[in-house]
Amino acid sequence: MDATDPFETARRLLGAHLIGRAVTVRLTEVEAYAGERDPGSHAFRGRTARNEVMFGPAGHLYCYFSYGMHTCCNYVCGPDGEAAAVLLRAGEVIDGIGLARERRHTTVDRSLARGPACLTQALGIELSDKGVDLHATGSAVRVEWQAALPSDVIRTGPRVGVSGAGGDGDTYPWRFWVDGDPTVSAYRPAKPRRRPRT
DNA sequence: CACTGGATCCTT
DNA sequence: AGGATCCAGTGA
Repeated sequence: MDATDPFETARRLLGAHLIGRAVTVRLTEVEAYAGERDPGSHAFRGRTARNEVMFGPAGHLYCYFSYGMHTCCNYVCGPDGEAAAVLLRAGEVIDGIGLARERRHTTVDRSLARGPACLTQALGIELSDKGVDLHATGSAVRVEWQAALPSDVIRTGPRVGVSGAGGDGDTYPWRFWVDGDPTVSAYRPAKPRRRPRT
């Protein structure tokens, strides 16, 4: 499909299948990142070695390492040359659940892929998977589109953990999730950069 | 080169 | 509320 617009792509990714290393999830929560004009995006300050994949063609995987221990991943959107992407935040494990439990060291099934770093770990995705083509048959990580979800089951809200440059917090409703789904991650407000003086 | 902060998660 | 823990961006 045409993955030019990160917002439309985010909606289409809900319900789609993300296939990792012997584990598959049905995506239930994502966030859109608009690229160089978006203060919350890794591409806000332009092209670098790390975010180069975001500037490439749509349908590739952008992953990054965070907080010393976590890897998260994104679906890169187009057009080629623009750094839009969709952060894959949560999903329901629909295949390989035993392996997912081992990787996550938990038996709470709703939490196996609840949160972007958990999702990545459950699927066995590594930082070195950055750049793989998510629609090529031989790739270690793939996306299979499903029927678009009706708009009335898609809810939107502010993004998690993103502190916008224009002030305190991110006010754009660029987070999308499946209404009522137990695998959607808990909302946490962005941490302020500096401790606010009370 | 050194310094700093992060699209998080888990435990207290 | 805080700690784990390392990569990448920034500035000298």
